[in-house]
Amino acid sequence: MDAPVESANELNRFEASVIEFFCDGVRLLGLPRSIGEIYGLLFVSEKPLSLDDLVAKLGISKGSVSQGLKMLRELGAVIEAEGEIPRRSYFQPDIELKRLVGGFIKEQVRPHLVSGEEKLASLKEMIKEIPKEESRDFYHARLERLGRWSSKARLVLPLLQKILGS
Amino acid sequence: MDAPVESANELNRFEASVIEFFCDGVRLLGLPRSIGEIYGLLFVSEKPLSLDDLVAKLGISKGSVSQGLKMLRELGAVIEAEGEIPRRSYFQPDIELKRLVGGFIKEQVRPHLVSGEEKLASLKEMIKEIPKEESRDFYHARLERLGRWSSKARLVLPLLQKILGS
DNA sequence: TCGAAAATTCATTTTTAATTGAACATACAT
DNA sequence: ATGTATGTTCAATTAAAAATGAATTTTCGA
Repeated sequence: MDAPVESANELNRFEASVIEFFCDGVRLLGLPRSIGEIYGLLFVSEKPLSLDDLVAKLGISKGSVSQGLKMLRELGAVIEAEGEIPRRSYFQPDIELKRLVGGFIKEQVRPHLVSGEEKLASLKEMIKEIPKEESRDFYHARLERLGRWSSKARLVLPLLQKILGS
Repeated sequence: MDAPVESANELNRFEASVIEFFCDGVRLLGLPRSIGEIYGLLFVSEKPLSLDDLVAKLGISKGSVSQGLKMLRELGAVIEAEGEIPRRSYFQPDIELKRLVGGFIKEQVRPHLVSGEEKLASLKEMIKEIPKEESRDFYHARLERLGRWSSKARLVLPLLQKILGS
């Protein structure tokens, strides 16, 4: 019976630093800290971890981990895997930048882009009801500009994914 | 003496909608709502506006507008302009997507990228002190991966700016 | 089909970020 | 130099976002 070299439920200094690194990273993306903690720990772990493993090692609530894993799965940043105990879900990170970025664009960026275009369309409708022609022309020009921004974004996103996939 | 068609200190429906549009936009970038309000109002205004104009029309505090303008100037999203009353600063938006994105990358993205690379370097140092060789190899592989992500980011940012400038 | 383990949900609490506004600083005309 | 208009700062407040954890639902093995 050998004593474990390292407690199952405490982070070593290196793990903690890597997790901190990811926390900084996800904040830049506007995602909650817990997402960075969960992905970070999975990223430095050799074996897949269960929800309870994550709760124990990170010292955060089961609710946070459950919600965090849900979002990470939706983003495609985390995938299910086989683990020690049956009838329990285990997770490991997807570490392909291409897919991480793809998932982020699909889940977080595109929906905003789409709803933005809808709002833009409704703004164009509003213009028609403006009496003063001079103002109408100015507003029209500004909305045209927004439309071009949106087109550029639509052009850039797939290009970005292509570049990252190389 | 003609009555103004529209009060100097109240937003019309169209202006309010455009501002809301920009508020949604800046939230995606992780910037405070007030930034979206200020830039949005400048964007729908035919003439440059002063700090007091913005306070009056947006109904937010002088402090917020002052800080917001400061950040927008640093981002290069807003530039100073001539206005009606002397001895008062007026502002207008820079509406070139190229420069907006450039400013955002320079001020908000690059600093994070740089500090991330510094942290990565210090993580690489930490690895050396890990006794178990097996783990050291695994950790090393993971940090290599992070390094490649960082390189990709460095490659993509200038490319992005180039594409948007066309 | 029952029971217990596993996972999720969501109202409440806690934490973090943004806004406020009064005090302070600056610039400028007289 | 002095007074006034303009603009900034930052401690205190308010608002928004995230985390918690008890209650609930789901999932399987027996």
